[in-house]
Amino acid sequence: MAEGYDAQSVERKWQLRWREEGTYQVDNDDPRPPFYALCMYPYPSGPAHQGHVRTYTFGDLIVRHRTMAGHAVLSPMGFDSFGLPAENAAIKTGVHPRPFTDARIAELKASIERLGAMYDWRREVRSHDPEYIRWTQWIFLRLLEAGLAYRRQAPVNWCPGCQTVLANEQVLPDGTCERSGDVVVKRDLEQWFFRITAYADQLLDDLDGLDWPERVKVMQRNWIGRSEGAEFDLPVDGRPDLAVRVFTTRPDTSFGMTYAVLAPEHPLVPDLTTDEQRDEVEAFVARVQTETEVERQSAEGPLEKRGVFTGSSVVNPFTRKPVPVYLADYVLMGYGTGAIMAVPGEDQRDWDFAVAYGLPIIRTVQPPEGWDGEAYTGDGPAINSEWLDGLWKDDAVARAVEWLEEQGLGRRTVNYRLRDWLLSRQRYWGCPIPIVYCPDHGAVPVPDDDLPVLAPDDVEFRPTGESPLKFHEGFLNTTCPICRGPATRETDTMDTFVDSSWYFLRFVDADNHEAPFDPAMAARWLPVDQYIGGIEHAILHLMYARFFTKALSDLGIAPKDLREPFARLFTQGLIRMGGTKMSKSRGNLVAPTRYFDTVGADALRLFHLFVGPPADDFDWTEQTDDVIEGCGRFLARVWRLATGQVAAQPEATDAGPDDDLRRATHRLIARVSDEYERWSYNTAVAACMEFTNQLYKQVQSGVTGPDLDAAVDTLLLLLAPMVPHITAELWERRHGEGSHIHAERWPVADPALAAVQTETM
RNA sequence: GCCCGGAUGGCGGAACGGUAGACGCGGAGGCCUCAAAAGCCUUUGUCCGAAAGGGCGUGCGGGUUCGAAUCCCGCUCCGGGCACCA
Repeated sequence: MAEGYDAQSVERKWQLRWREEGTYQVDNDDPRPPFYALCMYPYPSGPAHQGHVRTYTFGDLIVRHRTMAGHAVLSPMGFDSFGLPAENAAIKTGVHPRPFTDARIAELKASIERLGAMYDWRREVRSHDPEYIRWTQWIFLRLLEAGLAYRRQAPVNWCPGCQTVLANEQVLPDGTCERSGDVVVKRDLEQWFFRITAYADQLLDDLDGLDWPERVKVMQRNWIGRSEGAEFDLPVDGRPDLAVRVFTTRPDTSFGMTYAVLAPEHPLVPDLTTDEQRDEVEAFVARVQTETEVERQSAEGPLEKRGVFTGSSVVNPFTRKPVPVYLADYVLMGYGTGAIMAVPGEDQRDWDFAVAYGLPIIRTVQPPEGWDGEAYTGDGPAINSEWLDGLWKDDAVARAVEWLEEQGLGRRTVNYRLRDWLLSRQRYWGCPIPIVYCPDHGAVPVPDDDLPVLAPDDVEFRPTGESPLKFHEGFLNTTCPICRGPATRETDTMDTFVDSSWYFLRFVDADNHEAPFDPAMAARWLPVDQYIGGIEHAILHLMYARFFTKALSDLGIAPKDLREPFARLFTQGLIRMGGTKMSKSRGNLVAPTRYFDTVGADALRLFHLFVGPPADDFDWTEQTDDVIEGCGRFLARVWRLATGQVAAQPEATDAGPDDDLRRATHRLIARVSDEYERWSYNTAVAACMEFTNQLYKQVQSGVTGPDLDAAVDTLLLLLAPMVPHITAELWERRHGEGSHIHAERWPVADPALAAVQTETM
């Protein structure tokens, strides 16, 4: 009786062998051309889920394929092991985040190994390792020295119930705290920032050179939000000492400014408020302050309630006429100058406000024939604008800016939506910010020799969620590095996005105790040739990592010419179930383990490759299990074919050398190789299935011999990166003990044989 | 509101201007078996037809082309991102 395909024993055997032999360990002095393949390192939340399986299947396929193509492939893995869930679990159960996290890591690692995904575990990085903390803090201090980290007052999300600050993602869409349900308010606290805005232009411009999905680039461009315009002063009527500076992208429409608006938080508000208006203004400002960010952003109430007149006027420098000054909640202090000139003729929001408050509307751009709308934002000749009349938009903008500069009133400026990165978190389970506060010397950096600053383990987690570091006397009290006098430590920790902004650099030199990494090693491996991860990181993680790479390059820590971390990015689609994203928090996970235990890891991998285009979302339905079983059936067919268990039909006659078979084999090589390059894995699988069906027919009709053997071997080679265990076992059975399919070279198609024969009609 | 995607059999999806529906799932029939499972084979867009064969078909309406799922214009619906950014 011939031996059937036993996925469990085959997979166990090869996983053990690969680990023992260190098959996918790669040294930094490997002579082969380097290739850096990287999957976004995961937050350890327990055993792998289908999203992990999908990512690591793609990643492992790349690693094995590039290795067969002759590259030294750097394939590291680590864990983004700081973060809230571990701390919330600690508050709930009393288990310290460290053992909790270490246990989750062990579970995740075990299931990654059962998938057969190969990594050089010697390079493993964990965010919460003291050595990694040390270098994260070291980098923070270098950024601080360079002026790229700084401290200032900033409004933060404050939960009155928990008496603590919340991260944005802890605030629910309705503006309440995810834990206590209290309404979150804004509070000003001293916070640490990274000056990412210093790189706004580079972050925008360098997107052009990246081989990234266009939609990710678009999201980043929108997030940076560069807009060109002008800033100029509006002198306050009757107050020669005061002026309001405004930003506009449409200086060409300035003759149509019929009022001005300030953000309620604008510092000039008290100066501009007249006594008659003071009560009304103060009531308005107080109300806006108590509003949550969400309420303010989503306010849809009548405009009459969203603004207030200050009593003052400013002079429109273009017309030299005074216009009234209002406050409105929709003008934001954080963008531009916190004050705008209002031009209702060419801005719909200004139009609505003008109508609500009975303010005049003057068109300064001629709308097209038959225009029956309100504000007209399109192009056209300027009107009612004295010396701008007749000029179209671009010329009018240029002329208006020129005039402002000639008159010394203003200048051309560029504004960004991008804000500096607030990195302070009032949390325990994160990388401590290495700063000491001295009564005499202020905020003093912890000296490099004293790094890492580690949070103590003997802390008490409070049900409120307040950071236990604030109450740990041993941690809190220290001495000033400058005067040796008594001082207190910074108790805030860093946003976990700081950890993930440089881990890909640590991987190249993870054992370095003298520096975060050797720039020469970074120069050898980086940029990452293929980065793989979820679309949910399209903005923040990828933007922050790009910023860190540029900053570290400028500081000489990373190679000078390393301006981008990830040359090529692939973002996979998400897995939906019942219409929503499959996730732990939604409780609709389908655990991979049950497939490992039945059809095997190879069949599950094949399913994820076959189900559809890798970039597309897919729905996990009742039909999915059948498809996965179908993938297992295909592998069993391959097994029978490659072990000689397919029988010739009784009436078949033995055939000689087969030219058609050789041609089909080379066409398959050409097709599958191309599909690997194009990430068209679903059709690559289909091609292999089709070929297998053909070979069955050949064998059943009596074909044997070297052409058939070559065809089967080729099929195994092409399948090897997708289904590594079964192909390794079959290869060894066909070629003898000690032969390794994953050490074989990727087959190359003979163009003469692969060419499709065509007839001219 | 603005900016991206997408829409093809019962289902997931193929087809980078040239035979629409590869491959798989599901369905139907057959072989093997005492029987079942597994496996193997055939078949499966839709309508008319016993068959041969023919008509119709890629969200809707136009257009370009010898030829359009594919390119262009105008819609509809679905998904995603950004949303008072001056």
